[in-house]
Amino acid sequence: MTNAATVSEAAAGTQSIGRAAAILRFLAASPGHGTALGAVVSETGLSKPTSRRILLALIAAGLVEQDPVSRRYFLGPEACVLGSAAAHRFGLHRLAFEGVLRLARETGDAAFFQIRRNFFAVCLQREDGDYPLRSHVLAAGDRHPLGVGAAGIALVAALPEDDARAVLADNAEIIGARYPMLTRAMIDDTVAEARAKGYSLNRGLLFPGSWGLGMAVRGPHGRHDGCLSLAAVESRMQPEREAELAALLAGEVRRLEQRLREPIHNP
Amino acid sequence: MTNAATVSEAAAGTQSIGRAAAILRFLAASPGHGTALGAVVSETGLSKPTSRRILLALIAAGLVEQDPVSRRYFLGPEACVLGSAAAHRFGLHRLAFEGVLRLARETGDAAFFQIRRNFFAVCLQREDGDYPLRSHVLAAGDRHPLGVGAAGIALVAALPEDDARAVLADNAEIIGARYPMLTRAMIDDTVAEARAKGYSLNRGLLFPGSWGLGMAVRGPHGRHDGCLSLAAVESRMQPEREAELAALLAGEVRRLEQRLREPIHNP
DNA sequence: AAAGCATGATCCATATTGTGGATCGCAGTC
DNA sequence: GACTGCGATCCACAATATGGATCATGCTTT
Repeated sequence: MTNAATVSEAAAGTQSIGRAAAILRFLAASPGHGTALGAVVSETGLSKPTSRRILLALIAAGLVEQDPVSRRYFLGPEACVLGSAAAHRFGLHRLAFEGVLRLARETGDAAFFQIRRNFFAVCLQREDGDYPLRSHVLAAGDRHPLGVGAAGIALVAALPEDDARAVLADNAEIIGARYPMLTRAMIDDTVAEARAKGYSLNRGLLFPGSWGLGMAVRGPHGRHDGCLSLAAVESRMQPEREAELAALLAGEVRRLEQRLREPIHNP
Repeated sequence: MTNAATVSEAAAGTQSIGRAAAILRFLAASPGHGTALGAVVSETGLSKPTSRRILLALIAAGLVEQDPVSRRYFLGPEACVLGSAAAHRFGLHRLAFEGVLRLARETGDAAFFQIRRNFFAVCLQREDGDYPLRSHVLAAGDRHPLGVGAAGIALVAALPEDDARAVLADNAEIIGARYPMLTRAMIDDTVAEARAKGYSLNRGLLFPGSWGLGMAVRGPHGRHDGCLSLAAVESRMQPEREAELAALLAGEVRRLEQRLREPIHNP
């Protein structure tokens, strides 16, 4: 019972549903040009016929589509509907949407909205600004363990000290395996810095030259933890601009938290 | 075996997935205060233990959440993630989002974005303006057969004549059963009017006093059919204001279609 | 307060359902 | 023209989901 997810949530009942969900997650994380059957097979560890059967079922349900010529699989329109309805409930994303757009426009760099999901941060939205040098380390749908990346750091830093320690301990194994360039000391330092400054700064730890700046959004209920962040090439996050970006980010976070406090989200 | 979940897509393989999808659709269509197990059972026709087992599996997958005290079920955060990724692929909603907001703000009434899904129009987004008299006939997640409501009419009117006839014929049964107040003649008249005017006007056919105005959005590929629409009380859609609203709607539709033509949606 | 009712959670023997090794089919490539 | 990689599909096997019946719980009734 060290960590769940990635190691499966086996257990209860109907497990084709769990498998289907895993496939959907994988499709969601894939870039725009679709996913091949083989990729699904090797990613999920399921057999080829099983993967295909599940995909067919998902297609019948409208949650997945298959391009008739390339034979690649995509998320389908029904997924769009689901997400839209869910977003309604999780008001955060709906409210954050415009803020992310504004951030991308005003800074010219890439802006993100991520939410916490178990021990991971999932990127729900990416918007690009018009500056031609862009970091493509993070895309919509990507999922990194808490503690990794600007958002992962900001989210950890926003937790009570004990919880933060627990989360990082739980994630240590995954991080060690998937991000060998990260040491626990680097993470702890960055978290400490984020606590002090009020925002996290990732100085190219994940990928050299790709810097990130993140600030957590805390809902009134404690849950609904989200994070706004920016990514840019190193030269665009030097101290003077860092301060400027942090101020913009702080402005959006404030606006968001204020709207979250308004009692009437769902008219 | 008369109907399963609105006619069913029975057939292929792994059918727990189809059932799960039906449950998800139902949850998506439910209002904000969650869904009781009993409602799921009676809606889907599944047995109580089966429904519960599927719900448990969906909970394990993060697609559903259960409120521990009320025992009601909601869409979970993972659904949000999925939808966000799918929306990326279906650029339409992403692009439409702001337009719907603007429409709601500028008109003061309720604005909607709907997409065509098989023979149905699904409401992906609803934004309310600040006018205190509002129509709550249509909510996000709702699904009406094509031919019903302002959007359903606009979408049919946007089809080639033959397809439109085919769709209406296919939907006649459902419409007859679920919307007894609608006659085929009324639908045909409204469609004809929409073809002539370039937008549809629903004069309270679904619900007395609740008027709607819709205009289809056609993507460059023919697919991606969406629809922007407005709903208001009857007094707010009299001829002079109707023209004004139609102009606003047309402006947003034009903007949207133009952005759809830009080749680079996914940077 | 106790009985009654409605709704959710759970058991467990049954058979329906999904499983995956092996096979076939189709492109693109050498 | 044979090869290779990948997707689609068969089919005997057994693991899996199924649902009638039962128990648990919270809320209303008199």
